[in-house]
Amino acid sequence: MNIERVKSQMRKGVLEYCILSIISKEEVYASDILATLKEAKLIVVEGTLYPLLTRLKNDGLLNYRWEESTSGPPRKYYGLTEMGQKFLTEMDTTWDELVTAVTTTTTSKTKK
Amino acid sequence: MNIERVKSQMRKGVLEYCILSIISKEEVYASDILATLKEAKLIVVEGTLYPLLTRLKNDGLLNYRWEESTSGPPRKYYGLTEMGQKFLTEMDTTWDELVTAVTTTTTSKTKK
DNA sequence: CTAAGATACCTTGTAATGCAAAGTACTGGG
DNA sequence: CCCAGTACTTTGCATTACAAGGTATCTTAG
Repeated sequence: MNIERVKSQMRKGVLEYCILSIISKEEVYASDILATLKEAKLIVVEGTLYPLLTRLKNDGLLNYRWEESTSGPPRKYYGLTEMGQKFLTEMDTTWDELVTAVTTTTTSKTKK
Repeated sequence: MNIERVKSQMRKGVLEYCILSIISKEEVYASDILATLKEAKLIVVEGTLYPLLTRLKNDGLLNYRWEESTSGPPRKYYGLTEMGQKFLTEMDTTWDELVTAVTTTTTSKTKK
Protein backbone atom coordinates (compact mmCIF):
# COMPACT_ATOMS: atom_id res chain seq x y z
CA MET A 1 0.00 0.00 0.00
CA ASN A 2 1.41 3.33 -0.96
CA ILE A 3 0.09 6.76 -1.73
CA GLU A 4 0.78 6.36 -5.44
CA ARG A 5 -1.56 3.41 -5.66
CA VAL A 6 -4.25 5.47 -3.95
CA LYS A 7 -3.78 8.31 -6.38
CA SER A 8 -4.06 5.94 -9.29
CA GLN A 9 -7.14 4.46 -7.71
CA MET A 10 -8.83 7.82 -7.33
CA ARG A 11 -7.90 8.75 -10.87
CA LYS A 12 -9.62 5.71 -12.29
CA GLY A 13 -13.00 6.81 -11.14
CA VAL A 14 -12.97 10.12 -12.93
CA LEU A 15 -11.05 9.22 -16.05
CA GLU A 16 -14.03 8.64 -18.27
CA TYR A 17 -15.66 11.75 -16.97
CA CYS A 18 -12.66 13.92 -17.74
CA ILE A 19 -12.17 12.43 -21.16
CA LEU A 20 -15.77 12.95 -22.17
CA SER A 21 -15.53 16.46 -20.87
CA ILE A 22 -12.40 17.22 -22.88
CA ILE A 23 -13.94 15.85 -26.03
CA SER A 24 -17.09 17.86 -25.46
CA LYS A 25 -15.13 21.09 -25.85
CA GLU A 26 -13.66 20.34 -29.24
CA GLU A 27 -12.83 17.46 -31.50
CA VAL A 28 -9.52 16.00 -30.39
CA TYR A 29 -7.35 12.99 -31.03
CA ALA A 30 -5.62 10.80 -28.52
CA SER A 31 -2.44 12.83 -28.11
CA ASP A 32 -4.46 15.99 -27.47
CA ILE A 33 -6.30 14.23 -24.70
CA LEU A 34 -3.11 12.93 -23.16
CA ALA A 35 -1.63 16.41 -23.22
CA THR A 36 -4.69 18.00 -21.64
CA LEU A 37 -4.85 15.41 -18.89
CA LYS A 38 -1.18 15.81 -18.23
CA GLU A 39 -1.61 19.54 -17.84
CA ALA A 40 -4.23 18.89 -15.21
CA LYS A 41 -1.86 16.44 -13.48
CA LEU A 42 -4.03 13.48 -14.33
CA ILE A 43 -1.36 11.17 -15.62
CA VAL A 44 -2.60 8.61 -18.09
CA VAL A 45 -0.70 6.47 -20.55
CA GLU A 46 -1.54 5.38 -24.06
CA GLY A 47 -2.31 1.83 -23.05
CA THR A 48 -5.04 3.14 -20.81
CA LEU A 49 -6.49 5.74 -23.12
CA TYR A 50 -6.88 3.83 -26.36
CA PRO A 51 -8.92 0.94 -25.02
CA LEU A 52 -11.02 3.42 -23.09
CA LEU A 53 -11.78 5.47 -26.18
CA THR A 54 -12.70 2.31 -28.04
CA ARG A 55 -14.98 1.33 -25.20
CA LEU A 56 -16.71 4.68 -25.15
CA LYS A 57 -17.15 4.53 -28.90
CA ASN A 58 -18.61 1.04 -28.75
CA ASP A 59 -21.03 2.27 -26.12
CA GLY A 60 -22.23 4.92 -28.51
CA LEU A 61 -20.94 7.86 -26.51
CA LEU A 62 -18.29 8.87 -29.01
CA ASN A 63 -17.78 8.85 -32.72
CA TYR A 64 -14.72 9.75 -34.74
CA ARG A 65 -13.49 10.71 -38.16
CA TRP A 66 -10.10 10.20 -39.72
CA GLU A 67 -8.12 13.26 -40.55
CA GLU A 68 -4.88 13.48 -42.48
CA SER A 69 -1.91 14.88 -40.69
CA THR A 70 0.96 16.88 -42.14
CA SER A 71 3.39 15.13 -39.85
CA GLY A 72 2.64 11.48 -39.59
CA PRO A 73 -0.14 8.97 -39.94
CA PRO A 74 -3.80 10.02 -40.00
CA ARG A 75 -5.48 10.76 -36.71
CA LYS A 76 -8.76 9.75 -35.19
CA TYR A 77 -10.59 12.85 -34.14
CA TYR A 78 -13.20 12.06 -31.55
CA GLY A 79 -16.44 13.88 -30.91
CA LEU A 80 -19.36 13.35 -28.56
CA THR A 81 -22.54 11.80 -29.82
CA GLU A 82 -25.89 13.09 -28.61
CA MET A 83 -25.95 10.20 -26.21
CA GLY A 84 -22.47 11.11 -25.07
CA GLN A 85 -23.57 14.62 -24.26
CA LYS A 86 -26.49 13.37 -22.26
CA PHE A 87 -24.20 11.02 -20.45
CA LEU A 88 -21.75 13.78 -19.69
CA THR A 89 -24.51 15.80 -18.09
CA GLU A 90 -25.35 12.91 -15.83
CA MET A 91 -21.69 12.53 -14.97
CA ASP A 92 -21.55 16.17 -13.96
CA THR A 93 -24.26 15.45 -11.43
CA THR A 94 -22.61 12.25 -10.29
CA TRP A 95 -19.34 14.04 -9.73
CA ASP A 96 -20.99 16.80 -7.73
CA GLU A 97 -22.74 14.23 -5.59
CA LEU A 98 -19.51 12.39 -4.98
CA VAL A 99 -17.71 15.53 -3.91
CA THR A 100 -20.56 16.30 -1.55
CA ALA A 101 -20.53 12.78 -0.18
CA VAL A 102 -16.80 12.80 0.43
CA THR A 103 -16.92 16.22 2.00
CA THR A 104 -19.72 15.08 4.29
CA THR A 105 -17.88 11.95 5.28
CA THR A 106 -14.54 13.55 5.88
CA THR A 107 -15.70 16.61 7.75
CA SER A 108 -18.83 15.60 9.66
CA LYS A 109 -18.71 15.61 13.41
CA THR A 110 -18.76 12.53 15.49
CA LYS A 111 -22.30 11.38 16.04
CA LYS A 112 -23.56 8.96 18.62
CA MET B 1 -22.22 1.24 -20.10
CA ASN B 2 -24.61 2.91 -17.73
CA ILE B 3 -24.49 5.68 -15.23
CA GLU B 4 -24.63 3.28 -12.31
CA ARG B 5 -21.39 1.69 -13.38
CA VAL B 6 -19.79 5.10 -13.53
CA LYS B 7 -21.00 5.96 -10.06
CA SER B 8 -19.62 2.73 -8.77
CA GLN B 9 -16.38 3.45 -10.54
CA MET B 10 -16.03 6.89 -9.01
CA ARG B 11 -16.90 5.52 -5.60
CA LYS B 12 -14.10 3.02 -5.72
CA GLY B 13 -11.45 5.65 -5.82
CA VAL B 14 -12.44 7.35 -2.65
CA LEU B 15 -13.59 4.41 -0.60
CA GLU B 16 -10.39 3.90 1.32
CA TYR B 17 -10.13 7.58 1.93
CA CYS B 18 -13.62 7.85 3.36
CA ILE B 19 -13.22 4.78 5.51
CA LEU B 20 -9.96 5.96 7.02
CA SER B 21 -11.57 9.30 7.63
CA ILE B 22 -14.56 7.77 9.39
CA ILE B 23 -12.34 5.65 11.58
CA SER B 24 -10.20 8.64 12.43
CA LYS B 25 -13.13 10.29 14.17
CA GLU B 26 -13.93 7.47 16.54
CA GLU B 27 -13.47 3.76 16.97
CA VAL B 28 -16.12 2.01 14.95
CA TYR B 29 -17.02 -1.47 13.77
CA ALA B 30 -18.04 -2.51 10.30
CA SER B 31 -21.76 -1.85 10.63
CA ASP B 32 -21.08 1.68 11.89
CA ILE B 33 -19.00 2.35 8.82
CA LEU B 34 -21.63 0.97 6.49
CA ALA B 35 -24.25 3.15 8.14
CA THR B 36 -22.14 6.29 7.89
CA LEU B 37 -21.31 5.68 4.25
CA LYS B 38 -24.94 5.01 3.52
CA GLU B 39 -25.91 8.30 5.08
CA ALA B 40 -23.49 10.04 2.77
CA LYS B 41 -24.98 8.14 -0.17
CA LEU B 42 -21.83 6.12 -0.69
CA ILE B 43 -23.37 2.70 -0.99
CA VAL B 44 -21.03 -0.09 -0.03
CA VAL B 45 -21.77 -3.69 0.80
CA GLU B 46 -20.26 -6.02 3.32
CA GLY B 47 -18.35 -8.02 0.77
CA THR B 48 -16.52 -4.86 -0.19
CA LEU B 49 -15.90 -3.46 3.24
CA TYR B 50 -14.57 -6.43 5.13
CA PRO B 51 -11.76 -7.34 2.75
CA LEU B 52 -10.85 -3.69 2.57
CA LEU B 53 -10.61 -3.35 6.33
CA THR B 54 -8.46 -6.45 6.45
CA ARG B 55 -6.22 -4.99 3.77
CA LEU B 56 -5.84 -1.70 5.59
CA LYS B 57 -5.05 -3.56 8.79
CA ASN B 58 -2.44 -5.73 7.07
CA ASP B 59 -0.89 -2.58 5.67
CA GLY B 60 -0.51 -1.27 9.19
CA LEU B 61 -2.94 1.59 8.79
CA LEU B 62 -5.54 0.19 11.14
CA ASN B 63 -5.70 -1.87 14.27
CA TYR B 64 -8.67 -3.26 16.12
CA ARG B 65 -9.85 -4.67 19.39
CA TRP B 66 -12.64 -7.10 20.05
CA GLU B 67 -15.53 -5.87 22.07
CA GLU B 68 -18.40 -7.92 23.44
CA SER B 69 -21.84 -7.04 22.23
CA THR B 70 -25.08 -7.35 24.12
CA SER B 71 -26.90 -8.38 21.01
CA GLY B 72 -24.87 -10.85 19.02
CA PRO B 73 -21.31 -11.85 18.35
CA PRO B 74 -18.39 -9.69 19.42
CA ARG B 75 -17.42 -6.75 17.24
CA LYS B 76 -14.15 -5.60 15.82
CA TYR B 77 -13.66 -1.97 16.70
CA TYR B 78 -11.19 -0.36 14.38
CA GLY B 79 -8.89 2.53 15.09
CA LEU B 80 -6.19 4.34 13.12
CA THR B 81 -2.57 3.62 13.76
CA GLU B 82 -0.02 6.42 13.70
CA MET B 83 0.86 5.37 10.19
CA GLY B 84 -2.81 5.41 9.30
CA GLN B 85 -3.13 8.99 10.46
CA LYS B 86 -0.16 10.03 8.42
CA PHE B 87 -1.60 8.27 5.43
CA LEU B 88 -4.93 9.97 5.92
CA THR B 89 -3.24 13.34 5.83
CA GLU B 90 -1.66 12.47 2.51
CA MET B 91 -4.99 11.32 1.21
CA ASP B 92 -6.52 14.65 2.13
CA THR B 93 -3.99 16.30 -0.13
CA THR B 94 -4.49 13.76 -2.88
CA TRP B 95 -8.22 14.30 -2.80
CA ASP B 96 -7.86 18.07 -2.98
CA GLU B 97 -5.53 17.73 -5.93
CA LEU B 98 -7.93 15.44 -7.70
CA VAL B 99 -10.83 17.81 -7.22
CA THR B 100 -8.70 20.61 -8.60
CA ALA B 101 -7.61 18.51 -11.55
CA VAL B 102 -11.15 17.51 -12.43
CA THR B 103 -12.40 21.04 -12.05
CA THR B 104 -9.64 22.27 -14.31
CA THR B 105 -10.35 19.65 -16.91
CA THR B 106 -14.08 20.04 -16.94
CA THR B 107 -14.27 23.80 -16.91
CA SER B 108 -11.19 25.04 -18.76
CA LYS B 109 -11.68 26.89 -22.00
CA THR B 110 -10.74 25.48 -25.34
CA LYS B 111 -7.10 26.13 -26.00
CA LYS B 112 -5.25 26.01 -29.27
C1' DC C 1 14.71 3.64 -53.25
C1' DT C 2 16.10 2.79 -48.64
C1' DA C 3 16.86 3.72 -43.90
C1' DA C 4 15.86 6.12 -39.86
C1' DG C 5 13.07 8.65 -36.95
C1' DA C 6 8.78 10.50 -35.49
C1' DT C 7 4.01 10.01 -34.91
C1' DA C 8 -0.20 7.44 -34.06
C1' DC C 9 -2.95 3.67 -33.09
C1' DC C 10 -3.60 -1.13 -31.18
C1' DT C 11 -2.92 -5.52 -28.47
C1' DT C 12 -1.55 -8.64 -24.79
C1' DG C 13 -0.72 -10.05 -20.13
C1' DT C 14 -0.99 -8.90 -15.32
C1' DA C 15 -2.63 -7.34 -11.02
C1' DA C 16 -5.92 -5.11 -8.26
C1' DT C 17 -10.37 -4.94 -6.39
C1' DG C 18 -15.60 -4.03 -5.94
C1' DC C 19 -19.37 -6.88 -5.70
C1' DA C 20 -22.77 -10.78 -5.38
C1' DA C 21 -23.59 -14.64 -2.98
C1' DA C 22 -22.85 -18.00 0.17
C1' DG C 23 -20.73 -19.51 4.50
C1' DT C 24 -19.42 -19.47 9.55
C1' DA C 25 -20.22 -18.18 14.25
C1' DC C 26 -22.19 -16.13 18.32
C1' DT C 27 -26.47 -14.64 21.00
C1' DG C 28 -31.09 -14.75 22.99
C1' DG C 29 -36.15 -15.93 22.69
C1' DG C 30 -39.73 -19.31 22.17
C1' DC D 1 -33.25 -27.10 20.25
C1' DC D 2 -34.34 -24.31 16.63
C1' DC D 3 -34.80 -19.91 14.64
C1' DA D 4 -33.94 -15.11 13.85
C1' DG D 5 -30.77 -11.48 14.23
C1' DT D 6 -26.16 -9.78 14.11
C1' DA D 7 -21.35 -9.85 12.70
C1' DC D 8 -17.51 -11.33 10.41
C1' DT D 9 -15.37 -14.11 6.38
C1' DT D 10 -14.64 -16.33 1.98
C1' DT D 11 -15.15 -17.49 -2.98
C1' DG D 12 -15.69 -16.56 -7.76
C1' DC D 13 -16.31 -13.27 -11.26
C1' DA D 14 -15.91 -9.16 -14.06
C1' DT D 15 -13.80 -4.88 -14.86
C1' DT D 16 -10.00 -2.19 -16.03
C1' DA D 17 -5.50 0.73 -15.50
C1' DC D 18 -1.06 -0.08 -16.68
C1' DA D 19 3.41 -1.81 -18.67
C1' DA D 20 5.37 -3.35 -22.56
C1' DG D 21 5.60 -4.43 -27.08
C1' DG D 22 3.69 -4.35 -31.84
C1' DT D 23 1.96 -2.41 -36.35
C1' DA D 24 1.31 1.21 -39.63
C1' DT D 25 1.98 5.73 -41.73
C1' DC D 26 4.56 9.71 -42.99
C1' DT D 27 8.78 12.71 -43.61
C1' DT D 28 13.49 13.49 -44.41
C1' DA D 29 18.23 12.38 -45.52
C1' DG D 30 21.36 10.09 -48.43
